[in-house]
Amino acid sequence: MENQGSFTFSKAERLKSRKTIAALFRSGNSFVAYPLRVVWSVSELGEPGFATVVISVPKRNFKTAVQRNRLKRQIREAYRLNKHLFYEHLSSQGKHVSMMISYIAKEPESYDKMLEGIHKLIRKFPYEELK
RNA sequence: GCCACAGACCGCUUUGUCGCCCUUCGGGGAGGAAAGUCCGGACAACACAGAGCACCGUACCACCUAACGGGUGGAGUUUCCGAUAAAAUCGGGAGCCUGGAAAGUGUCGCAGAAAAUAACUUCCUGCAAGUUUUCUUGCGGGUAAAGGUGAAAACGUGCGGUAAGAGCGCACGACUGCAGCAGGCAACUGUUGUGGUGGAUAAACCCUACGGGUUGAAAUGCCAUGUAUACCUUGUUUGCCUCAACGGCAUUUAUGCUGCUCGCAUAUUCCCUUUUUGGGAGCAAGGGGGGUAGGCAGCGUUAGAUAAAUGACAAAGGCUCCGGGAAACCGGGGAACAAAAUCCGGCUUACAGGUCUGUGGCUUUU
Repeated sequence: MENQGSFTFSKAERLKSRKTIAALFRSGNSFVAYPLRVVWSVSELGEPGFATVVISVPKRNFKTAVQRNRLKRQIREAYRLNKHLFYEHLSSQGKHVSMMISYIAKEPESYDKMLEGIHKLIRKFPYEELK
């Protein structure tokens, strides 16, 4: 976890546990930063000041795997290049966050819209609730 | 050079910035369909005396193949085109779930008398009555030649024959069962003899032949985590030290630790009846069910992930479309179908644009 300050996005920062994801759906907090929707909760297990993230695109709106893969990769790039702004807030609170980012638009949007969504996400995140 | 058809192949390239997965630290990293999951295998687990029934699948022949419902070639059949005035015939293209309707059962709309043991109108005829040569009516019989209906009407044409008719008989022809001969590995074709004339439908039931144990990577094995246990099975033995209890030692059985041996660990306890046998509770192990639910192998092979890597952004070049221009060129736009999840052989479906080969046609030049 020594490179988390830079623009990497390795396995350690991906949310992989089925159990945690199920718990997110059951009791997570959520808000919308169009075209994205975020479900999150505080995690006691992870390293403080960082986050584990899963990105999803619903099959209902995008039928082919090629479309979904491209959207997921664009969201991932936008998050990867801007997550250091997010981490600044998290380390000031000393918490670790599990988070799911879903793409809720019906049509594929441009990469600029995704960037906008990620910035909105980081701005709107309710950091005061971490306490 | 252009167009059409058939077959094979390719599936934009390079650079920069920031990143991802695997790695033996050298390096490697989506497709022709990776797709649909429709067939066939490899492989794995479980099951398995033999035979029959049921169920499912396949269905002209030969070859290829690990195998196939796949491929190649051939046979049969239907249909279209060309040659010809037409038929026969010949050549070419396309289609065919292509075993059996002569084992049996069922079904066949409308029309038609009747759709499978055919008689409505005709035609011929017997009897009776009326009437009177030959007609009419009624009750019977014969007749599939004619009419009309239909997708289909009980082999076709001609002659004989007859009361009228009929494969009833004969000639020629069509189809077909059986037998022989010739050609072919075979399906089958040709031909001779002999028997027959039977509607369609098997994508209705059915019959025949051949094949099939079930499941399918969410299989399966292992490690970790970890718990209240219904129910079932097996084991819970014997002796010594000691007054006794506690405790200890040996032995036996079950299970685990490495497949075996040794060794070690856990349970080898209590109550009732008592001559013995036995019964009950507890404990241990296994089965079973519930709970927990992360990883490794499977998945090595020039990708090997596991909420799932193989990318994002930008620039240039090539391709192509639109507009402008005599041209060089300038400006703007577009780039398909679609992404591994154990592997392999096929099939099917989707696909912008391009390359090559062959065949046919048109045109230009020499």
